[in-house]
Amino acid sequence: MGITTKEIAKICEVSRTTVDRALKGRGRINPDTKAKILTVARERGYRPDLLARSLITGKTMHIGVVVFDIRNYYFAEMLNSIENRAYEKGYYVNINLQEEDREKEIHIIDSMVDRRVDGIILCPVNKGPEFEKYILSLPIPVVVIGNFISSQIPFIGINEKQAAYEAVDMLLKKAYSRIIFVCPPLVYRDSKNLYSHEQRAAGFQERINMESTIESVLITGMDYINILKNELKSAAADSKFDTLEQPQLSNKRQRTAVFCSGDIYALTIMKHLNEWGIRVPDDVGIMGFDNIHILEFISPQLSTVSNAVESVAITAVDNLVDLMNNKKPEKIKFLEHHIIGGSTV
Amino acid sequence: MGITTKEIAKICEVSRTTVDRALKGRGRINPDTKAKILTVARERGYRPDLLARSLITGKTMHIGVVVFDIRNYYFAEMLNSIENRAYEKGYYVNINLQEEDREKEIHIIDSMVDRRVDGIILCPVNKGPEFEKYILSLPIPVVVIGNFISSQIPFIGINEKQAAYEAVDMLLKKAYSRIIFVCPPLVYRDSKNLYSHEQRAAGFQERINMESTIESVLITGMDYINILKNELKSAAADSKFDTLEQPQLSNKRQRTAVFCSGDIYALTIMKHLNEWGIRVPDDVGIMGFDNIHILEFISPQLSTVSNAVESVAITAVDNLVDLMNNKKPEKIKFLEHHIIGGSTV
DNA sequence: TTGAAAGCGCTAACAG
DNA sequence: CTGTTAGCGCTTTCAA
Repeated sequence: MGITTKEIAKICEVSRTTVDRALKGRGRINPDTKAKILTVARERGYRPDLLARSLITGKTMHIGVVVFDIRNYYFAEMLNSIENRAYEKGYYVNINLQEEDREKEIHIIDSMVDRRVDGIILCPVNKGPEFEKYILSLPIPVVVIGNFISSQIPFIGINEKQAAYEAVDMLLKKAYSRIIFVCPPLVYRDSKNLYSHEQRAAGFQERINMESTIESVLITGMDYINILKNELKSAAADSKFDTLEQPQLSNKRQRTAVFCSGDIYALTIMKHLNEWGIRVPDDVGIMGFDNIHILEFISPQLSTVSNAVESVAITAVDNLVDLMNNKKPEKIKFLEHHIIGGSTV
Repeated sequence: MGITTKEIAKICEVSRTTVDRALKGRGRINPDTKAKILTVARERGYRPDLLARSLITGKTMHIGVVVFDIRNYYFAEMLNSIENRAYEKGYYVNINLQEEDREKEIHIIDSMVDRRVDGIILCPVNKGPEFEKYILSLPIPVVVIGNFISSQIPFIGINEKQAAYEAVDMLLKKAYSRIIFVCPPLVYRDSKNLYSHEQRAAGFQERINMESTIESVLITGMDYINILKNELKSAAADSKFDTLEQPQLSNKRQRTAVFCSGDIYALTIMKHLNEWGIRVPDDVGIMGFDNIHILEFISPQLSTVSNAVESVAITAVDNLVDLMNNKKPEKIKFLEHHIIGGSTV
């Protein structure tokens, strides 16, 4: 491509070592030769070959990011913040999408190692002790976001279970008497890392179990829209009936809220509710999880749980850089979550 | 890190060339030695150092992607599709966000060249002959998306002007008699590459100019919401008046449509319209541009223009790979756009 | 203040 | 079928 230190050395009639010293500005060097070298370098547009440098230093200043896909707004925001932070710290990012494919995830990680990234930020689809062993065997540090693997591998996230618990608590305070929890098919929990959704489901369950009078439903599956439809039709009817006949009681009897393990579920459901003529929050309350940015365009304003994406991203980069420099940050870092009021419950 | 070919060679008591042959599976080699080498390689977990390989081959199999930011859904979708396509073709992607910062853009491109990416996909914020010269001087190919630079630099996109023209045409067919075009501050057109928005504005203008009875307004600025508010208040009043008093004429007189140079503008405006009590499309029509995925969650369904993000991404990768292999694709490639009906006009 | 030499891990041309 | 040699562009002792 361009000119090399070797050629500059030849032109200036000095050794490559001297050229290096001039370029780096360190070590003793005659000001005149230095000036000459720098002039030649500038004139000829010298640019260091970072590949060659990395081969020696053992550092590429690249971090790899592996996530599901970035049409998923949560990951788009995550990647955006990761890139910003990494850039600030002098690192570049390699992105690969594993698309919830376990094999592909391994292949990508291996290839990142081969490409000599200095560390990896991973939202894993794999799980279990074997995968844990695999990650621990890698020659570079990995920090995990989103889905937990093991306490041996640094994890950054929020306390999902606690957050879900609090969300349900809030719904109960709002006098909902029937709570439907919607999340992805947990039947795949053995073959996919569904940690975050499992935790949310657990938080929901834990809080629900404390109540004896609250009816609860767990919908977990591809067909959640249809299942929900059946669940809700009666509820809406009841609610409307109440409103007409016994307005005082309408807030007490059979008020249903749908709590979704992810804003996208909530939005999809809201769209259908709209089609079905079920009003939010009058007929049924709805609550999401993640607080993705697109909510700002949706009305009514979705009640949700803030997932601290940006802080997770920043902390992930910071902790990874620490690890790459042999500092040991905390293994598990829970960042603050917040319940976002909204107007759908 | 792991074991090297040199060490394998020593263990197997052969030369590194032989090890290479075994590993690559090419060239004549004794099946036994080959088997032995492969066994050792597997046992010791040999992995090639791609850095070292790249240093020799001159190819890193990486492509750089430079866009504004990926909280912008258009770019998130673009990057997603670029990564998918690149991965299919055996390339990896380096992502950098230039955040509409002209200096940063140059710095990023320079650094990508230093890092020896094989080519770059760029949505430029810079423009003009100097920048064109800079891009052409790079030792690697660049393909441009979104904002045009010059006919010398490969560009992939849709015919924005034509698409805007058709969109306005459609609005006119729907009997709108007043069309407001909203786009980002074109006052920055000298310091920023606003090509796509300028083209859309031009298409709008061209079609409008063909009509003598159509009123048109161009709103371009940060404060577009307030400006629009004033423009619309009267319109809504008129329209409502019509509906009440002269229903037959309501489709004819002063029907206003807001055509936005980007779906995000349209969504932001819709949100405000909602707050102002102005109904869409009854009181005012609204049309976006881009057809970003989040529209699927918005109701009413936004009328918009499909921007062919995925095909642009795919074509960009394909053309870049062609360029890297010294094939010369077309300099300018317009992909098909579509007007998406929706229910907001 | 400067330079020689060695080497990062791999590839490739050529010779045997 | 196998090995030798040279080198990618840079960094880093160590010696002068």
